[in-house]
Amino acid sequence: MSRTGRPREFDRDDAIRMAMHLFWEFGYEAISVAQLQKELGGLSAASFYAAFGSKQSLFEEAMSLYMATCGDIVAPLKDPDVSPREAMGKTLRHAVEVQAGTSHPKGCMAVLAGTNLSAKNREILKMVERARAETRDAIAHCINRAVENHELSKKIDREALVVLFDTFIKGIAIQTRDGISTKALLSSVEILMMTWESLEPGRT
Amino acid sequence: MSRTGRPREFDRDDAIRMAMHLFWEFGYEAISVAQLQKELGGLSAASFYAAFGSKQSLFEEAMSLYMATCGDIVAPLKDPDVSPREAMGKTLRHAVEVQAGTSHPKGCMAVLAGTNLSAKNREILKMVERARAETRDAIAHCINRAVENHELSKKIDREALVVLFDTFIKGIAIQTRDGISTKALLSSVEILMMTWESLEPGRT
DNA sequence: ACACTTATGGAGTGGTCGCTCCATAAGTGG
DNA sequence: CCACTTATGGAGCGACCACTCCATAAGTGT
Repeated sequence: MSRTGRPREFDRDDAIRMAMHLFWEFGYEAISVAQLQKELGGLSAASFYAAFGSKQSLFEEAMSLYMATCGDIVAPLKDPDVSPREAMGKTLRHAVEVQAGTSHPKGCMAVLAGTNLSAKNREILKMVERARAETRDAIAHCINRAVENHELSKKIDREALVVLFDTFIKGIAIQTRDGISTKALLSSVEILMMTWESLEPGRT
Repeated sequence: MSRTGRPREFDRDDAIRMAMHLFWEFGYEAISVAQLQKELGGLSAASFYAAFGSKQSLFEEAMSLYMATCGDIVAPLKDPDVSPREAMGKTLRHAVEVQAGTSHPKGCMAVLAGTNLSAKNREILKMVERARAETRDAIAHCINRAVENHELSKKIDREALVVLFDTFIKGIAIQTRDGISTKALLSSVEILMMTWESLEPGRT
């Protein structure tokens, strides 16, 4: 059954992609609905609200798109066919490459888009916190797998190791914003991954 | 010579300290002048602008206060009487303890207060970027000193090591906001500092 | 041709934004 | 007591905030 009613004059998915970029670059509150209307193709306010409901629910859709695309750098961590160590290295390098990429704003949307929120936008805060927790959980899953597979010593402090990698990943967002080069970040990833080797069984 | 004119009815320094906390917690744009007036002791708009000039210059003073107090965690890095390795460990642990502290908002003001800015507030962006650069420069100074003192191998990629520690430090801000415990963060610092040992001369 | 559904442009909502003006208050030195 | 200086409360500025209303346009099925 085909849709009835007057057809929409813009591509809704394209608009969400553009909105994602704007929220990503400026953050939720710093980009106004008027600017969104303009950048999304010169929509009228009526069209905007008919299509997306509210600024908040547009953000929700943009955040979902982000997690489904750029946010999937943690995918290797959950892939049982990749060794935990290789998965972690891959994810860290991916994180650098995606966040330093030039086809979109720098940094991680989950870290940057909902940082400065006034009290009325608690819902947005919850959304980005949930997104950041996904990364943390994926890292924890990877570390657990490594210990269970005897690829990391049983003596290690799992939580500390998770926090180490997670903290580094989240710091990348700030670093790419500050202009730190992809090359330097990738080199620092290599040093960080040496830590993994030093925690392999029978090393200490 | 004593000041003339009607005396101010509030303590300007106290007010700046409170403003620092508010900017730190919510970010520059998310805290309004009306809220600042209220929290700074119920000032009228006239009093606010007479005392501070503008929202932007109040932020500037708050940022200076932050750098002079909480931001001085990098002090050990510049202290020639502390070994580079000890200085780095100290700074990392300090960073965790300060940012997870309970007498003020969580995280690092330089990372968190100027993240989501609309185009008109470029000046604020520059201020926080400058503050973040100070940390990076202090780390670089420490690493250089370590290499020159033969406390780190000459073969290391200095820039990569600087970026490693700097990225971790900046990630702490996000982690404390997400409720990661001081204990877990301190443990991850210990693992990170093991990296330093592995790069000491004659280790590879 | 007609009802039905959905999208659109334009005008306008109350509220908040950072900031200013002005008369008055409360201190100082002569 | 009187100038002089600075601070204060209150009223109000234009601009923007997210959002809504409504008449009309542009498709559908019958």
